[in-house]
Amino acid sequence: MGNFNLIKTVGRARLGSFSTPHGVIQTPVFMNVGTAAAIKGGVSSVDLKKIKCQVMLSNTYHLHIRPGEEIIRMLGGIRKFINWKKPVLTDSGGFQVFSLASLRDISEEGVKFRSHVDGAEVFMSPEISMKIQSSLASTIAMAFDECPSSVADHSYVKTACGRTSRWLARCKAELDNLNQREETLNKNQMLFGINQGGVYSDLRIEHMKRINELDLPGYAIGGLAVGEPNEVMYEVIENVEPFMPQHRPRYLMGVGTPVDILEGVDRGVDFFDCVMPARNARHGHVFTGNGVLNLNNAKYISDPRPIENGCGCETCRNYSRAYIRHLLRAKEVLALRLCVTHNLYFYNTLMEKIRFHLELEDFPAFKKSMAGLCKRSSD
RNA sequence: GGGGGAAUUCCCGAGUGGCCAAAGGGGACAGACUGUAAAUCUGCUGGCAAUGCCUUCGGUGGUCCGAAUCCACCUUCCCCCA
Repeated sequence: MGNFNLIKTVGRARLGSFSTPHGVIQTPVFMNVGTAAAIKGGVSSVDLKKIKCQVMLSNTYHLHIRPGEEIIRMLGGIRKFINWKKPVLTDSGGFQVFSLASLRDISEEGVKFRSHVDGAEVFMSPEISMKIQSSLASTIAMAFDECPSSVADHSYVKTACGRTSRWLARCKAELDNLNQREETLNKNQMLFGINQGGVYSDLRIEHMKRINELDLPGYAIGGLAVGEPNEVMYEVIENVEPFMPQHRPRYLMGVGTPVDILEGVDRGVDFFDCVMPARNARHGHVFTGNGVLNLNNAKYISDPRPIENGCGCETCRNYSRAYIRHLLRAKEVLALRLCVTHNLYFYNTLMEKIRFHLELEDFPAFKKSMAGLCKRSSD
């Protein structure tokens, strides 16, 4: 159902478009994370249009816990629920196997969690995750995988990869089945497979080859940016990329900083998502073309300038650093909204620029010019 | 006019002879954050030539080997009685 059109390549970097039943996604793309069916910090689906968002991401585990997928299904699926007409990608709950490590127990059948809300037992398996995602009726469903820790050893990761492969086959079988049912809201729901293998390129490649056989509409690289050094992450991407299908989108899960995204694009990645722009914004850290600003810092107390001169976001067009700093210090919720709005606009605009420079075929020069993006701004 | 209570570091506030440069909050200052248990978490908050020394618990003087802590007087504030 998803059709990836590879428009152009510049080195390994790819300019493309991905057609979905819910609209076309221009790639490379950054997907805006709304774990519990909302961007944290008070940015609504109406606001998402203003920040140039193409795809919103949401989370299976969190929506299963609250409000429950049945509620969302009854209300017409997640896109209707949040009033977002464009594509939505749902993460499978696989990341929670990692992030809620202290609250879970893994077996071949699936993963037993303790709900982070009330401690109740929650069981997730490939089939259950697919059922939930089918009820949510997202555009793209992610495979239920295991994301091992960055310090997991080779033999553990190998075992986890074997399990993740078997889980993927189960996910595919289950979703194929669900997509044929009469009551299914989105019978064209797509499944993206997830490559694992930790920091071990041999396992990554072996796993990638194996999951390729399922011929899925998209493939992700998961389990990176979980504590390993950046260079290791880049190297792993470089090593697996040649084994990923050319005619399918590649999604680097959970990444990353603006520089990580540029490096990812340069290594052939098409989709990204990350909590960083929203989370850091809530903590007063905002991104600009000249580097990062911590608006909590005393030096902005009477700074009349916008976060970034020339930025077209609603925040920069209307408010000063001094005002936002005041709102942050006064713990006004508006501060969060203004900072998150800016950061997501910054990320989505960065992707727009990346696509523009891929089109112009001067992406390498552009990437070089953006090297200071993650440094602390002296401005 | 008489009686009682209080004054602690930026603020609130604990401490009532040595383990006190002084708990705990707050604020201030700074840092972290990568498929979100995160509007969260961490550090720091007298000075210095710094495993020690100096200054600091309203002020001045005193007791004691040793005082934020005990005594005297003073200052300011609060309460009660006139």
